[in-house]
Amino acid sequence: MISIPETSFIATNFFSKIKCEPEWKWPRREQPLENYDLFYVWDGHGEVTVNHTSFAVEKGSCFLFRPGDHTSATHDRQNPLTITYIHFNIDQKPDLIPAIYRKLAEPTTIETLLVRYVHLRLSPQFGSNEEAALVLKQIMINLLRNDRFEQGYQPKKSERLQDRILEIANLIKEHPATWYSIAELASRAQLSKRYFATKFKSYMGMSVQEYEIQSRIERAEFLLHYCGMTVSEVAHALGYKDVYFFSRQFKKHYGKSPSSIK
DNA sequence: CGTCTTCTATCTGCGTATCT
DNA sequence: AGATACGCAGATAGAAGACG
Repeated sequence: MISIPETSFIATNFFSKIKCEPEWKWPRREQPLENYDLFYVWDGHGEVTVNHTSFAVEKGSCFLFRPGDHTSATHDRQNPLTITYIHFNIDQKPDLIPAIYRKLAEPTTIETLLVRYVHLRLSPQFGSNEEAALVLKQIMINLLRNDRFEQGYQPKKSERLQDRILEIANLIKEHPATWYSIAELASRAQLSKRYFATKFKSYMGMSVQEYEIQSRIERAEFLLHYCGMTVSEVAHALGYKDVYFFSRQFKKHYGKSPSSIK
């Protein structure tokens, strides 16, 4: 469901958050489900059966029933279930589908999204249907991510390394006025200086130093062009101790002197 | 593939001078 | 006054190669 656009998620009018009555039960029907049904347990205890497999459910239990599934449920009258259910369709065949069941150890994100979905559908306003579809897709992505984690998915070592490098690259972009040394960045990435520098270049296509300078020059151009700052002010703002050094670096990377930027 | 060491080229900051 | 230019010494990052 990751690659399916949110516009392919088709809402139905069957959605709600409810506290089930003590007498509530969900008997097995002859006809299987006609659409997808997201079923989340907020509170209470009960038992849900899907295609002859039963699950004891409590807070955090989360199902994604699919078209064709046979479902039934009961609950403890003394401790009735509070659930959210959302029926929906998808107008194309999904690639990855979340598992039918998982018990969420950290349900906060899903709970927030469920509340948001129901709120959007109950009080229509500008863009609420579009946002609800986005929220529904977000829920599916979170379920898929949770499923991968539960399956013991470990990113490959090289993926983890690339993540670390990208994090450092973001750090540099976000703080163009900070002059990070390779040693500091390598330490943040938990790599040796040399190895970090090598890997940074292989992933980013330029050396750490080049990347830092480029980030600074890009920011300098913005400050000169849009903020009306003088060359000295910009040099100072970006941490240069020598205005000429800034000017020299700017000209080298940008092709024009900073004073020519208006 | 991940890591380190050594050598060397490049970068950086400072002082000083010139130009607009 | 602010921007640009140059030379120099010390600091730093990169390339190559080696190791497990």
